[in-house]
Amino acid sequence: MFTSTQRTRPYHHGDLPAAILDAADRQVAVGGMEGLVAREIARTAGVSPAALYRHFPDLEHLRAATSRRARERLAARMIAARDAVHAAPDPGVTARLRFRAIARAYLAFAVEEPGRFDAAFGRCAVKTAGVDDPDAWAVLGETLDELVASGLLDPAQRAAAPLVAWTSVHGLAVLLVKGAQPAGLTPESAADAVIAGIERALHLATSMASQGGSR
Amino acid sequence: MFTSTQRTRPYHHGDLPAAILDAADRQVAVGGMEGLVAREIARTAGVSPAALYRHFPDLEHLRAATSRRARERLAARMIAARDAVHAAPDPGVTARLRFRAIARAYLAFAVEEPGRFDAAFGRCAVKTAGVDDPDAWAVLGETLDELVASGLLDPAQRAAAPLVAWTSVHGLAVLLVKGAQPAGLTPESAADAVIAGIERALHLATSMASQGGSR
DNA sequence: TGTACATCAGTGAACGCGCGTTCACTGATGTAC
DNA sequence: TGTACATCAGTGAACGCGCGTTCACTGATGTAC
Repeated sequence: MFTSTQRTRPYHHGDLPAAILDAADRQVAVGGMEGLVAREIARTAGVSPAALYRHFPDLEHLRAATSRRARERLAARMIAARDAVHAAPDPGVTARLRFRAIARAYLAFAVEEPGRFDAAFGRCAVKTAGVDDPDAWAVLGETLDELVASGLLDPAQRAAAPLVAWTSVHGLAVLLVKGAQPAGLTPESAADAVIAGIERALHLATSMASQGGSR
Repeated sequence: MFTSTQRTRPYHHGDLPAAILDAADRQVAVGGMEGLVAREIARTAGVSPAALYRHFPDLEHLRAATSRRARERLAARMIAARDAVHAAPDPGVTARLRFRAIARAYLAFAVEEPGRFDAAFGRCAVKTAGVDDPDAWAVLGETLDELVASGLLDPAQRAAAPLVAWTSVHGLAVLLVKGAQPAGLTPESAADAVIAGIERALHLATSMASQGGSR
């Protein structure tokens, strides 16, 4: 199991910024971005409301930081799933299983943590400085590079591939979070259908198409 | 141009339910579901806040009705785009162009009316009675049926096809609304890439794959 | 080692605000006779 | 045709609430000498 960031310095009590972010993270986990409320964060962190303003200029910046943290959690989960796939003799098999693993991790995150999923992609009026670490988009890119390296993905398809893959998986995630998948399909079979569709869209070789359909 | 519903009775002034929904619709067009505020709707409709409660039990039901209206607008736009494609001699060509047309209409709606797009799919705590009319999902289904009838879509793919198509298009729509498409891609080229991907995912014949890429 | 002082994280009370909703009411409309 | 009455859409003022944010303050911490 991974946590999204490792702090090198010991957690010496009084690290209020971290406590605030933790409280905010737990809060969006329950109620999505909508459920992020300044006074309640202060309450959870055991601090007066005004203390927040010592570390964040306003709620909008705290929202942005919390959104990023949610995305980083998602990315960490994708990385963990990818790394749980052990290298097979055939690098193509490995690359393909890793691709499927990150797609399923993305969907699992959305379904199991709808509040954080909402926070990860919800509207933010403000941008955080710096970049996500880890970054889900980068994880996808690395996995696609592995597919190219193993010869399964045509380099000519590489440029559009992240778009094709991400839109499908994200679209399905949204559908599943709304609990609105079409009648007669389980989330698992929907995931199978969409992932198979992506592999066809990417022109991956079909020899393994029916393998690894279950988790 | 279509409007989502036709009222048979003359609009005799005092049809407040319709005026409320119109005001709500204009309000979400500006600020998304977040921007839907009871008192402002009353203001826009030229009525006291309490008057709303004569026609809707609470704001949540009004939200649900407004969400549905936004989805119906989307569906109407898809239908208009589909019907603007005139029948070609080859029914397969027609079906394919119509499929592309509804996909592009969906994306155009999201980009041009982000507020209504948000409202269409935003969280609602409550369900409206009855079904969308017109219904975007049904429009997609009809178009896929046309692809099957013309022989372009394998009937065996028909069951999973709406899921594959919708998830991709919706995912891209979300990405475009956030203004977050990957560097170096215009919305149009992103749409081309994703629609081409869907056609490959659906195993449509490739003879026309490079045709109709522009609007 | 001990004192004076600057720094600044956190307090607690209060602010003004706009919200959704309620309530007793008014006044127009339509129907019964 | 005219009057009495029921209905009910809409009024206007008020409610209690929780929100984000502010402000003068307190009190602990760390540094200079």
